[in-house]
Amino acid sequence: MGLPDDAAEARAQGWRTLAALHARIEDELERALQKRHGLSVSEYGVLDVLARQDEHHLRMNQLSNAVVLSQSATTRLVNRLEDRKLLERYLCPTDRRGIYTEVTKAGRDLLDKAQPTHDAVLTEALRKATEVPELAPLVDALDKLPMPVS
Amino acid sequence: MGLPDDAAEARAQGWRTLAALHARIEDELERALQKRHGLSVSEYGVLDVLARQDEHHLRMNQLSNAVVLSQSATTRLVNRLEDRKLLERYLCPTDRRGIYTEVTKAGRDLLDKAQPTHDAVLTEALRKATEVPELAPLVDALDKLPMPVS
DNA sequence: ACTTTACGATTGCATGCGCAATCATAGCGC
DNA sequence: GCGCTATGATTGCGCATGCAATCGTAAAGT
Repeated sequence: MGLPDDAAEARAQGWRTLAALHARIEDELERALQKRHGLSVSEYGVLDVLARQDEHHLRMNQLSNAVVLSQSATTRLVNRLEDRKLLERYLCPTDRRGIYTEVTKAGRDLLDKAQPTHDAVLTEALRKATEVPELAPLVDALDKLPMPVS
Repeated sequence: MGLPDDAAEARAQGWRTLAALHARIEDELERALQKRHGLSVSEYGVLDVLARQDEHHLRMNQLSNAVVLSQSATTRLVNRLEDRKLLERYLCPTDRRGIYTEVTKAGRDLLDKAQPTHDAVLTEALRKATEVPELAPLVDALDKLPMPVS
């Protein structure tokens, strides 16, 4: 029967597997999005998450939480996208500390073109992963994930 | 019944969930390892993968593949660890293009101290993740992963 | 043996990131 | 109304990363 160390080792092993899978797929997405649409994964993530909001806007804070980046990285990420006219900033009317970001028409158009690329690369990468025995269960779990609550 | 778009959207949703989970946990690991042992996640990964080899050494090439980093990043990562005397380089005797890396005693000792931290943080992070409904199945899948073939 | 090609690792360079400090606005206590 | 603290966002700075070019070694073709 397993000592606690065995359980820890099994978890660590699983984590290494997941981390490696994630890194490889993200690499592929990065290259494909960069090459075909001039977007990094982070930039795509911002446009995607903003477009999926009911109100189509988010505060910097919420945005950095959604893309899992630091506040400073988010500021600069938004700067780059704003410079490219893919999104716009505007002050929150009720709290002038807050700043909303919202995708522009151009941003929406670019996202619409990039989304098929993203999905195709992802689908293919996951399909390939399924062929590796120790990755298959992880990929299967992905498909069965429930939708987020909110 | 789902159009292809629905399937793609479901996959993308699952991927966002996985990517976010991965990013948050890696952040936690990074902070804990950095604070308590002066190691980044990448540095920990190198020591860990090297120590787990039967021969205790790996070529730069294999190493960059194992930690999923570019060759140049791996070179510099190994430089940093070598400067800190945590590992050593030596030429492959049969092919002088190849360079082996091997953990030193000091590297082994540091790894032994860092491993409990890594495992504890990981275990706690996964436990917390289990409490979030849409993450639970993913974490469950992790525990059930088969060991890698080699 | 000589050239050509391939492979493994390193270096120059530009860039995106996190941390800590800072600025601006809001809200609270008095 | 006036400080004091809290919150949201930005900026200065150092650093790790990827890409492309390069160097050194090996192997193959002739």
